[in-house]
Amino acid sequence: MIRRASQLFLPTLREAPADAEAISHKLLVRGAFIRQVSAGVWTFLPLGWRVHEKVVQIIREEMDAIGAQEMLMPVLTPAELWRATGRYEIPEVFKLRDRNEREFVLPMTHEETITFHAREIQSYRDLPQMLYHFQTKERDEPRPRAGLIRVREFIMKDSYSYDRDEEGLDRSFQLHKGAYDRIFERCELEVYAVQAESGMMGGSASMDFLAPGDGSNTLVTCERGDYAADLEVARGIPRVPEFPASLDAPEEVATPGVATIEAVAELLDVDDAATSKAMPVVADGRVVLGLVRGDDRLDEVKMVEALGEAFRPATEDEIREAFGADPGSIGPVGVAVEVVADEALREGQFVAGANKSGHHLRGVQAGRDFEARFANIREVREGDTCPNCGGKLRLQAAIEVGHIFKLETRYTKPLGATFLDEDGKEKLLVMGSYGIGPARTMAAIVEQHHDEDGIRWPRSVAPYDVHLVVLPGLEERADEVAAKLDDAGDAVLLDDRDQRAGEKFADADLIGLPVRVTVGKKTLEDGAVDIRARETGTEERVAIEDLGSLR
RNA sequence: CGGGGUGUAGCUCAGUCUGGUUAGAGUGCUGCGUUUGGGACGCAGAAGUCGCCGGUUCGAAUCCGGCCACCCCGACCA
Repeated sequence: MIRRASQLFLPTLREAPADAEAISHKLLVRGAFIRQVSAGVWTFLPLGWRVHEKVVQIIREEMDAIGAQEMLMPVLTPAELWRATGRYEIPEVFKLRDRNEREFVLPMTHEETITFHAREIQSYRDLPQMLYHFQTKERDEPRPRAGLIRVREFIMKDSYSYDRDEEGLDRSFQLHKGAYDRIFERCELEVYAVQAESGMMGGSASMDFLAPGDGSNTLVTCERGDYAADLEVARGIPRVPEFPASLDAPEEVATPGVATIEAVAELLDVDDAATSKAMPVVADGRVVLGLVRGDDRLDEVKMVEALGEAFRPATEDEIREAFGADPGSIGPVGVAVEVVADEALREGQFVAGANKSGHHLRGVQAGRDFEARFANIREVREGDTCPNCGGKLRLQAAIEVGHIFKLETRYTKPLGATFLDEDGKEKLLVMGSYGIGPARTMAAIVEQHHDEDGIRWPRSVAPYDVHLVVLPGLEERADEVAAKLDDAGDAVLLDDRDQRAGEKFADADLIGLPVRVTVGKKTLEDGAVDIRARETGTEERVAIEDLGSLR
């Protein structure tokens, strides 16, 4: 196909909008791929929609390849389905009423609706089933940001599997994992599949697909490539502290006015990694002491996991009541509250608060001086060592481009989706759900494929194959070149606008098609064109008569 | 929801503190001419309810009050 730029709605911008921060946000807006309508609500302009649909088609092909069936479910959803699964109360759910006050949901995923249909599955003979659709999702996001990375409305490919049992679910899960790997590979996106939190989806296990880039997740990877995890569940091995000489029993030392770890470590002349930090919290009305090493931070997500429930920091009054001391002087020794200690504190003797204002204890040892439940509650830090190989761990921002869940019977139970198994017994369908965001994928690709001049689209998702730049007076030769490329099957963007060469080249760099062909006055002399690769900037001269597909 | 910031031409911004001709610049846009392989130049021109509502004042983009929108940080979250 041949598309003339002079007839396209292609309002490229010389400058990025003032409020853009992320690179993908700036370049996609400048290149006329997208425009913002409202906070977190975006229009795909013609060029951007072509990219989106390229990504969609790749996803579609890989989903079909694992035997999934495409369908389409509505956005408007009766609230009763969401009430049944208990998700109606989630604050991020968009809710509305019709003229008769009937309640509806604009869903963020379609578990309820698909399971409504799955009730038509009657027999084990009809299993397994894998169904998917591409549909608009709504999310009352508290803080949209960064262009396409965090939005309130977006199109998602979500698929759902139903199996007889755990084994079948595992098979469906692995099929999706494989399909996702192939999808991101075809998009030339560097992605790490990591174990993740299931959040509001529920279920037993989930895997996140994180693409390094300006996103809201933090990816932890080992320099040797054998470990990758989301920061919220990552395990790292902290450095070994320099312990002072061991003591037979804790020894109280006066630390007047000293409340921070740095100050304690300096006053007592010990490694801050040989101290402990007490983080008193209140969960379900009771005080619990979270204990991490002095140089570590308490990871709130892991703490919730360890406690099995949400918590909040204790107030100063609650601290004084439970520990009988000021917040800067509390510790695990001789207290009545439950102590949840980080694994890093299992071995060795540490400095801890004495539960006596202005005093600390040296030589405090877990098991001997206090009892604690050990858990992984520290936040992984840059420079920790890898739990697999001892290599250095690295932290980087990443975009979550896909997330797959083993939901088990989380939705089939409340919605009563059952089947009759071979043994004649009625059983609950075992379910999985698998999401991927084409727009986020698109943004992540830009994060990973760009330079100072603009985007460098991978061939697989580029909106057109060839950017054909025509310089004045060469219109007919350009038409000839375009026709030739079109015959060879390439999609051609023909820049026939009445602009200067410099502007056309700058726009070509910004828009970022993989190949640029220039028809200029030199062509009149030798009948050849310049072919330039966007990725490498290398240029070669090829006679028009020798031109074939440049894909 | 808490903290901070910004709303003036399509875009990027000055002007607001210290109220006072007809509200400005760059870029973009229109026309004419010269140019034409990396965002050219000249001339002429179009374009703004100064976010909205109210108040103070002889007079408000500017001061006061309220509201709205957008951005950033945090909380939350995929």
